[in-house]
Amino acid sequence: MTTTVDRPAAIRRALRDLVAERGFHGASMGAVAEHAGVAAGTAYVHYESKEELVYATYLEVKHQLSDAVLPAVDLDAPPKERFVQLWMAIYRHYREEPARAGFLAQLEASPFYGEASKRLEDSGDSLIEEATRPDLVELLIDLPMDVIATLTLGIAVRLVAAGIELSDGQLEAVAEACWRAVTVD
Amino acid sequence: MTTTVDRPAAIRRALRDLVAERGFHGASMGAVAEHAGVAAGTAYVHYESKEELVYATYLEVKHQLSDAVLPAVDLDAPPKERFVQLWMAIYRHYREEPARAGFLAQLEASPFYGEASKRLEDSGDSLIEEATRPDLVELLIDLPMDVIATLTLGIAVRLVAAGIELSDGQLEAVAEACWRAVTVD
DNA sequence: TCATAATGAGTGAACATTCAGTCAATCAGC
DNA sequence: GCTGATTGACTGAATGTTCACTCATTATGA
Repeated sequence: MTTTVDRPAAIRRALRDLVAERGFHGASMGAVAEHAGVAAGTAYVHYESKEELVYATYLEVKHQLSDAVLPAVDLDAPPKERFVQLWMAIYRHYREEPARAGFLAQLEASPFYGEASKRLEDSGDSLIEEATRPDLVELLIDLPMDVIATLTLGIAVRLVAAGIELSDGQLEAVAEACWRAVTVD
Repeated sequence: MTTTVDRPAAIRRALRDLVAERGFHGASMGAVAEHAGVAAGTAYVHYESKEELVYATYLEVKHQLSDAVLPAVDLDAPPKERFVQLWMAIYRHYREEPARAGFLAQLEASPFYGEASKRLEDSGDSLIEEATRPDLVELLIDLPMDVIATLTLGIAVRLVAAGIELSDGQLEAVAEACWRAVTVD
């Protein structure tokens, strides 16, 4: 059995964990390499620069979210149920992997974000389009999609990143609150 | 007329602007000093370290918010109106000074936040308690105050920090959405 | 006159990045 | 199947730069 390690993945994971724990200024390439158990130069075999590593890590984290969340949503359920399922699945995904939430929250507030979201678009991340659908979208109030996302899914990331702990009941209450925010009856 | 400059204020402002524009890793003390029009050592006359400067800047930005927002809220208005006034005043304050929103959004996602919010508490920032009041609080759903804040006031900071532009009508729609989120009829 | 503010060259540490060289795995010719 | 050449991931010491911070000196204002 060959136990070849996926070093690029180890390096991305090290960056993600260090940024979540210490911030971008505390995640030097030296620290990242050490945390990943590789030599200082190894990251540069796989990534042109620290910035490229940051973008690659962002794409990975976002795709991991999509991969984990989509199967948890019953696409045949009625819109509101589907929304709550989606919101809860996102929250739970991040709660299980808080470093992903911490990394994301910091990157999305940073100047990296512009370029990062451009690359995410190019890479064809599909979470929102696939999980929402016209029957859900037609219930939403008339606001740009990024505002809707800030009012709903963005909340999940930030609650985990802030380390706020919630019971299952409170969780569902927040999911419902987000739904109330973006719909009117 | 003595035109003595408030250099500590110029230094805080320079840090705030540079962090908003380039992130914490792009706001070196050298750049901050240059941006403030002072020598490299001057910041250290007034602040023990970069970290202390960061905290002082955070407190200033938060207090500037309180000072600007409180007079804009009619404390005798009914709860929902008061909430919408508060939300809009916060949004407008940040929109006029986007660097404050950018700085705050990044700091609040960073590892500085724990210590920063501790210091804010010690400094007695009063915005939320003064502007909310029991008659408003009793209408809110039963969730921790930090969750309520994330669902409402946090949205304003992030919309400005993300550079999302909204018409007055859309703005009011977002304020109403936040109110719907944290209340039930 | 004196205390305090401001300066800016200087300091060592830490930074991102480079690169000559090691090594295991794959491949080509026999 | 065996041998030497080729490859590309990996290493870690070295590079030049930038960093946060210091301090002897000078300027300022009361």
